[in-house]
Amino acid sequence: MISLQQLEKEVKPIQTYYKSATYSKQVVSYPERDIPTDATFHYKELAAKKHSEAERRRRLRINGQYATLRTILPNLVKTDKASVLEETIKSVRELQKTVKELKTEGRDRHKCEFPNEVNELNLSYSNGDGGLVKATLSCEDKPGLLSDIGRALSSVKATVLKVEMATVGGRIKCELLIQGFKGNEGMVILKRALKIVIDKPSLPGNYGKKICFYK
Amino acid sequence: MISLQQLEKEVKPIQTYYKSATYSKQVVSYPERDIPTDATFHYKELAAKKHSEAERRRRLRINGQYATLRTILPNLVKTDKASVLEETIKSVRELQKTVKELKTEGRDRHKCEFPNEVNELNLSYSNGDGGLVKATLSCEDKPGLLSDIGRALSSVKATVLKVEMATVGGRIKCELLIQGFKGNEGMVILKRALKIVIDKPSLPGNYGKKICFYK
DNA sequence: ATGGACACGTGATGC
DNA sequence: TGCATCACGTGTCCA
Repeated sequence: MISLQQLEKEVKPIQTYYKSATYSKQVVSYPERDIPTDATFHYKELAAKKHSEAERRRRLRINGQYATLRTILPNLVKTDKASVLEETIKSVRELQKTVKELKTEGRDRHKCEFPNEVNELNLSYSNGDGGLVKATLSCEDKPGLLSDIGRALSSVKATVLKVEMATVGGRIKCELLIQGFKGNEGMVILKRALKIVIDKPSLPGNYGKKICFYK
Repeated sequence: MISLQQLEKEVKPIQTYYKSATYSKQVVSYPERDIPTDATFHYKELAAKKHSEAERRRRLRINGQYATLRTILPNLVKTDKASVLEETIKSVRELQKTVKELKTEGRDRHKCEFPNEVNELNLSYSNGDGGLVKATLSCEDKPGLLSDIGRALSSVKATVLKVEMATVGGRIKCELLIQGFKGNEGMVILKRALKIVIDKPSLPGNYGKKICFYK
């Protein structure tokens, strides 16, 4: 195989041709991709053509990726290359954040599902409207617990929107979404009542022991 | 305002200068961005410089975004432009899929947390090893339910690994992860025992009614 | 007419 | 050496 450099030396006199403005203009504007058959053909031109075509393939590949990105990106208004990249970056960051949140939310929920080892009682406003209150409590599972909680709630004329409960190892965790308080004094009364409920010792030979599923 | 075309005609003799290889080389390698003050200055060169600098800013913007992508993409081995785009596409698709899965999973979990309106009892092998069995049941909440379930479990010498419970509107949903069966006959016995438990009518003036939180 | 966006060919660099 | 990638300036089209 003969090298391009050697060939270049042999055809050096012709260099003036392909360095001329005419040739350059021709190649730059509308490159002839067919192999020329006349006497002006030489191997350096072939190398340049190979080079430009390789570059063209590279551009094609990259532009293909841009096209792909344009299809998979939602909310893409400007299809500009820079805009595509910008929107891509925004999307990736947003998605990463969302995934992180959803995963930790799942983990938190999972964590939240297990009762605390020590008795726990928390009341907090869930959000502003309607006086919604979220109550979270952990205590030993024992007979009459649910009815005691129910009585505590009705003592403040509260309505329960949602209840979630989990029992593990003889202990219980309960989340209540409550509404209908008459002012803040209701919360105080409810808190005292619930506190008594969860701290009330279970009877000897207690029910809680009996329903402990774990050996 | 004088047009660039007109200016070009006036300074045509100088075209040979900025089209020369020397100038071209100089500009390509280390372009002088300061406005030249000598006699070689002319407006077409200014226009070309403006154009090239605008193009340079565009490249800079795009390359900056590539750099950003390189920083936020995990598992990026080749920092190649095409590779960056490829990895980006893969990441976006993967993240979108993950988000979708996590959201539907959350929805499914949420659905699963609410007790069924009709009594329900399902036993299924959770996975192959250790004879793990998942039991799902929905029934009316009533006094002694948990202890009844506990007794049913101990009757087949089963150990509970995990319990999840939800109570809504006086009904209860319970998921048990159980192990320790002696063969399949244990499952049959357990299923019968649980069936009796969940179908057992609550006593008159029942406990279940009392603990119904909803008005 | 002016700036933005794009494709192109080319020289340079690294493996 | 050849091959791939990159930055650059330029010509061209469009709003």
